[in-house]
Amino acid sequence: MTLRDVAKTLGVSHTTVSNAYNRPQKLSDQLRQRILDTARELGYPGPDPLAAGLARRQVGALGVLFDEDLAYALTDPAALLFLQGVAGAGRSSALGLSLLPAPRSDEDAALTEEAVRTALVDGFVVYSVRGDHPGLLAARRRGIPLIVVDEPEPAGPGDGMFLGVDDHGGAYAAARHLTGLGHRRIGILVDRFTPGDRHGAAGPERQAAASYQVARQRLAGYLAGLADAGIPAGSVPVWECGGGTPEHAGAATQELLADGVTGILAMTDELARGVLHTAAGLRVDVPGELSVVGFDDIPEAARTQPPLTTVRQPLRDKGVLAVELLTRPGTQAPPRLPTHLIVRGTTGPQPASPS
Amino acid sequence: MTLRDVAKTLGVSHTTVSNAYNRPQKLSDQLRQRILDTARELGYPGPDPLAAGLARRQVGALGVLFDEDLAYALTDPAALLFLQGVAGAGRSSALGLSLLPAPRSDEDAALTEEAVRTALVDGFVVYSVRGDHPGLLAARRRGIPLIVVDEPEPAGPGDGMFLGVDDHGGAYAAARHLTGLGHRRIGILVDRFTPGDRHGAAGPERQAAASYQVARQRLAGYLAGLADAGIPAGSVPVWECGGGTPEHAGAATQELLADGVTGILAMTDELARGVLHTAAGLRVDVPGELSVVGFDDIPEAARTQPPLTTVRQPLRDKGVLAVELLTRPGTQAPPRLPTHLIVRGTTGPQPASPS
DNA sequence: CACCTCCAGTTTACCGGTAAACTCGGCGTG
DNA sequence: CACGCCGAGTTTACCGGTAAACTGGAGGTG
Repeated sequence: MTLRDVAKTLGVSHTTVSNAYNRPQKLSDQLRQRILDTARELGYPGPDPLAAGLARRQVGALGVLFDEDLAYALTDPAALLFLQGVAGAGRSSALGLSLLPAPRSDEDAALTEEAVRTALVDGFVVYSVRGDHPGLLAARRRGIPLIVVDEPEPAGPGDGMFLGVDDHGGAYAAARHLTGLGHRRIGILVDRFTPGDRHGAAGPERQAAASYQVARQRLAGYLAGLADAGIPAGSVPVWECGGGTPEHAGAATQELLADGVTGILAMTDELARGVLHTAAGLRVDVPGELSVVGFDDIPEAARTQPPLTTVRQPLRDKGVLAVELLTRPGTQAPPRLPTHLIVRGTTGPQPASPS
Repeated sequence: MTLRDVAKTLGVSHTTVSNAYNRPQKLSDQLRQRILDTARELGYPGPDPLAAGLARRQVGALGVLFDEDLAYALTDPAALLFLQGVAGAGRSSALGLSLLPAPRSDEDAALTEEAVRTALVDGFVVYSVRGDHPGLLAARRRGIPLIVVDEPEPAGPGDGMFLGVDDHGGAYAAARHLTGLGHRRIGILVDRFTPGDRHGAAGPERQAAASYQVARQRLAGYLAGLADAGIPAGSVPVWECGGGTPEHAGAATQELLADGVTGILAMTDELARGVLHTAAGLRVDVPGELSVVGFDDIPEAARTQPPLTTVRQPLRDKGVLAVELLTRPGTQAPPRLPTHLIVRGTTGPQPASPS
């Protein structure tokens, strides 16, 4: 049952049937109704989107690529919020969203490439993936509009558009906030520097090996802030928390506390939540004995006990903007979106005497 | 730059180029390599997925339809878990996922229909939408494989496959659990009976008007369990909590407590979380003064304080199974998947003297 | 040595639409 | 009354592939 069958039944040209669906004003209402009715009787489901897309050279959908396995990405509040922005923006243009599987293991890389190569989309939104992500490379090869969000920053003009936030500035502000409160011994919690679930103390060589740019930027911002307060980068304990779930942050927190830390700069709110949870378990008072700063300002951050001091970035807006950049030709990407320190209840003055 | 251009450049037939990409064994490795190399030099991005899909009559993607606005669905833990299952199952078959916008308002219904009509997918997964959802109707018209999860149950054989869980049985078990502990005055919390954010006490007529089948089933299960313990349905306070966020559950909880209730059956874990939060704020001891049972067993349920007694349903498996049913022809849909009462820390014996 | 088989490609026939250019009768206008 | 224009359809030319059937030469077989 195709468009031409319907046309034949009615004795009109197939174009007229096509117009009945897509351009009502190109034929009389009467004929149009007759066509639509016959189509229904015949069980014709309407123009095949695939064929229409081919002829029209566009499909009305965007592909979204995550660094992680999809199931994992959907548990990350920040990624989710971003996705909500994308969905909201796409909605107003009746754009579909194709979530693309991302590689967990190396064997899966082939699957990802395949999926990206064959994805039926008009453009790609690449959300915070590492630079050598197989999906990213495959997406670039597609030669369709592409916007990279957060990282990796494009190396050349052929790499597509870019949208990022001021990670460095936000981290810097967070660090200055703590030093301004008198803290001198401050630890840094990182979700991950490289793919994988590695966790433990991360010395300078490990820090230098970081392949995730956002992690690099935030770390650099923290260290710059501390350095400006006279705290040398080499003396700052940095812990990597394999993957960044709150659970992983617990162990690191204990080590840092044992190390005499009075402030913790957590690179994500999820990590900060883990810190708070662990501190509560250890009966360490926040912010009396320990100050904590997160990053992202996910909705949950306002609901922790006490509410989390954090660095806000416009997660949802980032999603909206990414879609606009992708779909409205000529739109200019702004410089990095601003971040803001949001002071809530988890930061306070340096305790009088070292714990 | 098309497949034929590449073929012309090399002096081979276009089919051979196509084979170089899709059926390596149909030509010599040498020629294949030569083709792939030239293609790269020419900047040919590989076979157009749209054209390939048209010729092959399949696209390698599934559409997922939610009842709510997409952004909203992504905040619902149960929906998310289901989606993770779908994503995981799709992943192994290199299936893309198309999230389809759903209507928030009536004006958006047209958008939804359009999106569903033009979605480039091989099948639809319809997750718990009301029976007259415009997207559902549009999806059925597409004439491609379709599976409805949770609701609405198909009325006829042309309505596609169905996958549900034993909501009634789970709810019944939850009610019996409370009555078994001696509770007599028990309130029921419902997320919603009909689309919209209505909240407040829901009398019999409102209950009868419920358009969401899952809500109906669970309510019926609760009431049956209570009835079997000699508690007449008419005497049970039922509250609707517009949309089902934990916040909305708070007000209802206060009313129920004032009403002398010692047990609350919450239709979702999200609602139960709201109850616990409110009870804590009111310094009502759980389970000493108030027992609470949730439904779904989202991961968060095990982490509440105290851990939530709830009814488990296999959310993630439901997603996996839905995809399998859709993609493996001949697979038989099981009867409703089982639910299990998981007793944790929020339920205890009826307090000795009425509060 | 004639014949069958198999490999490596080629020919041909779609897949199901969209869009630009063209036709044709009726109507308002100078 | 001739002319240009407009609305309502039609003609024609793609869109960019895939797959089944076919060809021709090399190698194996009896």
